[in-house]
Amino acid sequence: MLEASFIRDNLEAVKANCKNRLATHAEVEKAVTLDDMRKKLVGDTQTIQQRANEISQLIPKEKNATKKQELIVEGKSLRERKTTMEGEVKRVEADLHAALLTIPNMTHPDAPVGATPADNKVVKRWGEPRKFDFVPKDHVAIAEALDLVDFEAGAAVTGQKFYFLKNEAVLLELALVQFTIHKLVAKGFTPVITPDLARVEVLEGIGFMPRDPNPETRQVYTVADTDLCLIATAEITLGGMLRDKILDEATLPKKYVGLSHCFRTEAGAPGRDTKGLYRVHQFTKVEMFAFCTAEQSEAMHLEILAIEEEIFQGLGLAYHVLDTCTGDLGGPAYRKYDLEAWMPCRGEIDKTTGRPKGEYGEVTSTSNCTDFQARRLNIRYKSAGQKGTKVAYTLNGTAVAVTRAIVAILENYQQADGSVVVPEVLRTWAGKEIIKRQ
RNA sequence: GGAGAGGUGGCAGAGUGGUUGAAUGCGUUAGUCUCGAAAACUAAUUUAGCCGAAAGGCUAACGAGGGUUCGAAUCCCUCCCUCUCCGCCA
Repeated sequence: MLEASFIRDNLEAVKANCKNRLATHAEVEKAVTLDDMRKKLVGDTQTIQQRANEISQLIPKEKNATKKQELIVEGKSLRERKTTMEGEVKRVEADLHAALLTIPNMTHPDAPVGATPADNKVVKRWGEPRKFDFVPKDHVAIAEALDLVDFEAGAAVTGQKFYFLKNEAVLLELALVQFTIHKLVAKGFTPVITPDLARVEVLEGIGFMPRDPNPETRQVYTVADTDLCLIATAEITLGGMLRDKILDEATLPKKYVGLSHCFRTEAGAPGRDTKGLYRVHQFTKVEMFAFCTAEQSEAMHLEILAIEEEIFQGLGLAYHVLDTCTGDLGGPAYRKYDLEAWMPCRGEIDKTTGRPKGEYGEVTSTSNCTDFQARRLNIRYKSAGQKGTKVAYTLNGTAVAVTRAIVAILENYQQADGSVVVPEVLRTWAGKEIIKRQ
């Protein structure tokens, strides 16, 4: 959330930014108008309060009974006016709040301006897409042949796009979790296992819209008869973890690595990636999250990106890094880098060879959200010897989204005989070098 | 889930209707003293909003939200949380 006063002072820049970000429903003008109303009302209310305070101090000193009665009557009428006005203030504040939620964060000046994923800029490539001397199978076929995933049971028990992991897929998940968490702990991140549910206000603070009245576009599952949602990422719970806290600047940056399940309705993506593990309603994810100062945030962002790269280099998976364009940033991100790993069987089939062309598919994403999330969550920091507090900066990044990593591993590490080699870094944790069936 | 106790500033802990944003102690910071330090002494020490160039002023906040009252940390109601005991459970 941006501050109303910031919007007022930077009106044109905010409007231009909303346009770049395709935030067509952003209520920029309305927010400023409502903030003006709020200021006026608050000022008036305070003037009344001031007079009421004076009177209540005069009353016990007043000896004359008639005059005393007059003061009491005046105090009473002031209270009534104040109550009315406070009601108005509340209404205006609620409207202002709603308007502010529609306005996205500002954008890093170097982020590419553009409307579609095609405008994302490739800033780095690592590794070569693997060339196969046989026709590679996609991860669904591999998983089926090796009895690694049961989609049918997932559909029967829960619904479409749910699944059971089985056999070595389970070991792979646990290995990926171990590998990444141990790496992050070694880098000074505090490991956390978070709740898989969170309150609506926390979701909103992070930038989700759990109150979206339209179930066709709502991104998260809500739990009936409560104000809880299933989290779409541990970013929600990790960010919420320090809400309403005032941090000591000397302790920043605070770095956490969180493990959670993620639940996504995938509204707005109907029919896309219907097969397999690529787009599912539930998956396990290891997430990095950092709280820091404004000055530290860009370096922190690059640090998180470097760790994501290190993880995928460790897994031996070719990837490229995208600098996400304005239209694709979403609400809270000031700048966002995505890692897309090479998935040999993603995308179309080549008509002439009959082989899949392969595509890069998103496996991680890291965002610098500046103070956009922390302002709503009321997370601030204080420096020694300085008066007042500043709003903290928050950053997040995927260490590993397990299902997508499994897709990439199965497709990239498959062999002609149908077996799959376990990436070396995972072997200790998975307890195997190869996945095969007799 | 049931019974009881409780939630006040960085911490401890007073305060039960009227200049109490809040005693006192500890802590922290600055100053005095000292060659330096300790001790002692002096002073400062919450956050947010609004106004102001600034100095500063005003308003709000004693778990949260309502209510009573001219006036609430203090009285009433609802909710939340913590602790102890019991129940249930992994």
